[in-house]
Amino acid sequence: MAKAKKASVKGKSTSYCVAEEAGVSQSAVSRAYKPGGSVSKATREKIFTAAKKLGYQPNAIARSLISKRSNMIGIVMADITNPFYPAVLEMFLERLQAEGLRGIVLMASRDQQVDDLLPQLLEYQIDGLVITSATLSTAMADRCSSMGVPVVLFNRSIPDSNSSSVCCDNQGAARQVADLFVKSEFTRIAYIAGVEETSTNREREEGFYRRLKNAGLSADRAVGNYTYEGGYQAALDLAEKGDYPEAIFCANDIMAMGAMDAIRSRLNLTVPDDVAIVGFDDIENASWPLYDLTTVQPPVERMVQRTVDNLVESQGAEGPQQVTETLAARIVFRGSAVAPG
Amino acid sequence: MAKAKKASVKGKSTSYCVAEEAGVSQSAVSRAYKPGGSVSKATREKIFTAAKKLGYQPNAIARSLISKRSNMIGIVMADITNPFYPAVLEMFLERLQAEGLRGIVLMASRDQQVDDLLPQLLEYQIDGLVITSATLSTAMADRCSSMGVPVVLFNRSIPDSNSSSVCCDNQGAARQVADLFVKSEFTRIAYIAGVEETSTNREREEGFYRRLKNAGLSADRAVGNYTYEGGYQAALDLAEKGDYPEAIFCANDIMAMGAMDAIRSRLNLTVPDDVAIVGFDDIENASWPLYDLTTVQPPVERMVQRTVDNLVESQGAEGPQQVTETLAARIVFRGSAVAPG
DNA sequence: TTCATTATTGCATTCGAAGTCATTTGTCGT
DNA sequence: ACGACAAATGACTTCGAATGCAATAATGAA
Repeated sequence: MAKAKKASVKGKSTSYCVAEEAGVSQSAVSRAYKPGGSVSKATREKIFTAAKKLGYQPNAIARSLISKRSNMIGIVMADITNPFYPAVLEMFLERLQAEGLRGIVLMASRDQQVDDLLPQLLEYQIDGLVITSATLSTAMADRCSSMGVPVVLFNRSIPDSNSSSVCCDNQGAARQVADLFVKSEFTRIAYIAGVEETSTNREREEGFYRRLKNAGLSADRAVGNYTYEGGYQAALDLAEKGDYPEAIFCANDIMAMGAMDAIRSRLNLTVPDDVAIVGFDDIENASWPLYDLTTVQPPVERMVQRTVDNLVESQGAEGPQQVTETLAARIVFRGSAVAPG
Repeated sequence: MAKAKKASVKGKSTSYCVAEEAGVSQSAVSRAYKPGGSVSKATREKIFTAAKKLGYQPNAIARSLISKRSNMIGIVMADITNPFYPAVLEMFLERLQAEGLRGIVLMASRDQQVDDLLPQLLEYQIDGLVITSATLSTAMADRCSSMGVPVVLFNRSIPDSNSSSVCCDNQGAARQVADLFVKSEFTRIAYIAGVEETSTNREREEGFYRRLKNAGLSADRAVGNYTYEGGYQAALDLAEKGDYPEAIFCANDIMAMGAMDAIRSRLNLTVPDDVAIVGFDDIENASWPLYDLTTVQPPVERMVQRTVDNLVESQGAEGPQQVTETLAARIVFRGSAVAPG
């Protein structure tokens, strides 16, 4: 029985169609598309001509089934209101492109959702998983690991979890900010915290306070939950505790902007003369002239690169490659807090 | 020969493994997972128990191959620097979730890239394609159409292209803005344009100028290319043409913010008293107190809904369902331009 | 020219789930 | 208790590309 059929009305032609058109076997077509496949130059030419004529597209689904590699990487995102994350997502998709991988994105609003929705991603036999701005239950991490799906946490770390992680050195960066304040001889200092349970906030807070304490200083504190409104309100809250701080470290840029707006328009103080402000993330609008925000710049490009590298390396490997990488961040000096000396 | 194997080391168990464990056939397992499948309650129970024990996950890749529906929708995005688009992306992913579909996202920086990268998406047998903030060559649109992949353009339209589109009524909205300026009895009016070749800019510009012309007015013009810096510079450029405008309509919010910052900090004018400003998109930070931007709010939620609906409806259908939907937008009044009367 | 290599090629099988079809089991009515 | 009919089940084939293996053609060495 002839297996080959003419191109159907739907226009979806298969490798068999192409094989028939080119007068070769289906195997030849398959090999023609495989780099370094064993085909003569002449047949490869014939095949590509036939393929173009029929508008043939290899079927990635069929290929994935037999080769057991889907070339798809799952990306879990949340908190899209912080422009930092869309920017990160863009970089991920670009890097994945470059590696010949496709990104299949999952947005989760609540952490619980991640666990609920992840199975849907796993059904698609993804070759790896990146988790950003969200957490993964240990149970789920184990499940991924047992399915042979490597997981990399981006910018957060979960001790003992079955996953690698790539972070920026939150503690170190926060220490640099503390140093800056100390050297500037500020004594009334405050911290505006992000969402309290997140590892990023804990690390930034800890690094900051520790270094201040070493210098014999303490700091006021308000919580802004990583949102603009939160930062705005936190800046106002700080006013109720007596003399206003001379310097504020905000756990991210959005809150810093909220705080700055509140300080200028509601408290009628100036930045940086009355209050110095430092943020974290170096998002796009941190450089807008009205904000001109001095902030911590995580090495996002490299973090993304390392994350993708890690996933790619884990592909062939058998055992899980649990690695935690921490990359240094640096302060970008702009107008909202000036370098001392 | 026994086809079933014990769960492999990799932990990936198949429907055969489950079948063996439950003492039924593979067909039964498949049916157990299909809503309304013909299985008795008892066997379904047995199967699910076995499945849980083995950690079985149906393989979506295999299912897609035989059923010819991948349940994946391609989403092409660009211009992620405008926060409008991440917000749109999030909504899309959520709506698709709700329909049991997965989104596979492609970021393109240049328009050309879309044509280059799209074949990679098509290999994955996507069931549909959404194009946002980017354009698709007619050739590519035809190719999708011939492969039976429905395409919906989100917030842009390409006449004669083989695709549906869902837009907001850019012209109508621009007319409303013109009306607002006319009723406010402004006479010195300006328009800050986005990227000139985009359909959004053309429509907004045309609607705005037409209505002004009807009222016997004209308007100054500068180009901001849809960026903050562009808007900032454009606002300064307008100062060189004589008396500064009393009212400016910016083709998007980011430019409006740039313009506002330039007007306040460089030209020392006030908003809205010296200059009224209206933007377009109603992005998150438009409502930040310092901007408090009066702007056009497109019905994004409904646009996304209609786009997804369109794709879903096109699934079963044979012929292409070319539809162009235009949804009305409304002005959100805030402080940067007040309602007349 | 002849045999040993190496480069091409095709056949047949495989991946994992879904669906067709035929068979078996179960339920009722009489 | 028997036939009629519906529900439940399993054997087998299918989707489209990849690949091991065997067969063949091309090349080179002697």
